[in-house]
Amino acid sequence: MNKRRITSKELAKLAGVSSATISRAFSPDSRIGSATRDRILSVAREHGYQPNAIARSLNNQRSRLVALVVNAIGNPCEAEEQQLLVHRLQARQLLPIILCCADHDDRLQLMRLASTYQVDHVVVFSDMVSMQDAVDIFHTTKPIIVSFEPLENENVSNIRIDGSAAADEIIEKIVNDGKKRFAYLSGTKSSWIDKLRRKWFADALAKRGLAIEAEAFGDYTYDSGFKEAVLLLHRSKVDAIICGNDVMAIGARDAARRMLGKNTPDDIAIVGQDGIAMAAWDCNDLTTLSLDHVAFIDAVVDLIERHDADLPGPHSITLTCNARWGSTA
Amino acid sequence: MNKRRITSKELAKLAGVSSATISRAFSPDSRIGSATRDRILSVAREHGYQPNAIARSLNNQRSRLVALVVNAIGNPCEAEEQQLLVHRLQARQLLPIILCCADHDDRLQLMRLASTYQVDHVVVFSDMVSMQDAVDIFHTTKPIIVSFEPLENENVSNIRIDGSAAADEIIEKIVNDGKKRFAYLSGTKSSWIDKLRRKWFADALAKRGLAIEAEAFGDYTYDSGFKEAVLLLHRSKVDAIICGNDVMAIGARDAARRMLGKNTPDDIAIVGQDGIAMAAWDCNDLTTLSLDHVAFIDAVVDLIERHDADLPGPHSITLTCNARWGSTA
DNA sequence: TCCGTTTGTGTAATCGTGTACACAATCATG
DNA sequence: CATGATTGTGTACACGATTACACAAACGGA
Repeated sequence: MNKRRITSKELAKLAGVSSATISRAFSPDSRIGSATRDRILSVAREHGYQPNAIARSLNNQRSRLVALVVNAIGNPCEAEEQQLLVHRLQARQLLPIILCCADHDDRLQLMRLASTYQVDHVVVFSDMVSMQDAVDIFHTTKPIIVSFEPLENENVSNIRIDGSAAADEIIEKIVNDGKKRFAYLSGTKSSWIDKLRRKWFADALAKRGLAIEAEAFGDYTYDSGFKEAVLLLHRSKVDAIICGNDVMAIGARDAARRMLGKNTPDDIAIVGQDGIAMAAWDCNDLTTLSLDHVAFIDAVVDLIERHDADLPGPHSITLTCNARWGSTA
Repeated sequence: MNKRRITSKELAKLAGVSSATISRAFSPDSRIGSATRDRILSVAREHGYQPNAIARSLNNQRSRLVALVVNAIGNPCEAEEQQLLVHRLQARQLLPIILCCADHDDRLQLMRLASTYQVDHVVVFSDMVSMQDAVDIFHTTKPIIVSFEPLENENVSNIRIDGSAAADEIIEKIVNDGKKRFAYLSGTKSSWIDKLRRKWFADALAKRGLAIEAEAFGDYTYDSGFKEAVLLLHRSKVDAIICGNDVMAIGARDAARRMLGKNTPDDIAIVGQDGIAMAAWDCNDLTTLSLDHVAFIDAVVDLIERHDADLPGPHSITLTCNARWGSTA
């Protein structure tokens, strides 16, 4: 109970070998007699010995830690991907360290802290940190950086997301349904990914001689979707709202119904983005521009593995989004 | 670009001092000349030097890592608490390592892996690992273990949750509304916390000469709530369903409405548990037995700090739940 | 002026592994 | 049987920081 963790040298004494042999017993491809190994492993089990990963990391120059830079854990718009990625990392004996940007005032300091732990990889989901900052902070330890935002840098691999075709499909349908006046409800004021998403829809509208008439900015939460939709619908007569993510879309839908008595899809069309599981729930049944989460995380893991294998140069993968049809548009 | 991280000895040479002095420059309460410190810090900034946390941890016997054992990241029933805790840990310069149990086949092996990283603390949110296993795996490194489940062990502090009064209030109201036949939809087949929650409601029913008539088991997800509610309502004539968490309650509500045309609260009463933000959304408006997340995480952080201060003995904190009234019961 | 205290710095050991190197023992081969 | 390859193990150092100890310089009080 509460005893100090046993060290390799102590175990060596117990097993009547040198500490080097202990180490070899735990390294799969070492020159060691199988009898010795079995004996050591059994003594180790008996005393609860496990090699100290901190010491091993120091020696190896390989921590097996991965930093995940995210906006928040709670928000479903990222959570499903986080869950998937964590699962895949764990299966590879990599441990994720979560860096939560949303309510941390000094995100750079947070990233610097993580970088002192010599993480092997960094995955940036968050659009609250600039990619350049991430590179500046982590480049000294040479991790891979996986991110949405393309950046010309030999250490940064990225995953491009293309939703233009799906946005076009969605706009096509809404326009065919007779809607003409579109609003865009952004998730953030200045993020790169948000601007990109907005452009997909703006382009699809422009193709049909239409434009985004009204605009609002939330923060990816239900409450902000609700509040901004109310303001939006009071100050302009739009009949379609494209939202920066699904959660805000649900908020906007509720606001339209509750505060203005407008129902989807007849009075107003509402579109989300992300394609989270909740969007498909019976009570929501959202039309949304959706990204295949599994494919996305496959891509991230793929990049990580390429980097682990020391393949040179940054890599880039492009994924395309699909429309998911619900009853809100 | 891509250059190796500079080491304390190298920086020492650049600054014309010994590596010990470098270390002192980065330790707030060291005997060091302020001129020397300033010079070192400036040279350090110039070369991007930061002390290596892995090496420091090895020396210190203190990693500043905290293992969070959770079921899943995505599921909102835990996500809000996780988010809060991560935020609080980061503010204390502690880094969270997430261990996700839900879809990992060998949870014990996962915990053993984390324990080799010499984490300072362990917080067990998950009800998928037995507390005894957690203690066995982590006791050698003497971390605090914070958990729901009380366990007689000098290393385990826990947080007791008492929802009996709130459950009583909720049952009172439902019974007053004329409902008589109750079902309980569990989140898991065998978890400690689930049995406790069930008991709160069972006791409140027993007090009024009633009992749980029908029972089903899901897995804390919307889909399982939906599916199990359908089966439940087909095989028994209950007019109230108490659910193991809010997400399943939303699923059950949707199932009742969509598959059987039964609406809340007139045809059927539905109650959730957790009090997640989504439960209060306009489209859900769930009646739920809710726990104050902030108070809960305050308690966790409190326990962690007591342990950091090396206060002896395990600690125990009890929190009580409240009823949150919505339109589903 | 002299001695005790404080201040600032360097030296060397330590934390717990992994591994290059050395060396003895065993084995294969002619 | 001689020789070279292979196998198994120990010794010693490296990884990059922290820190106990030693010591010189500066300082203060009598």
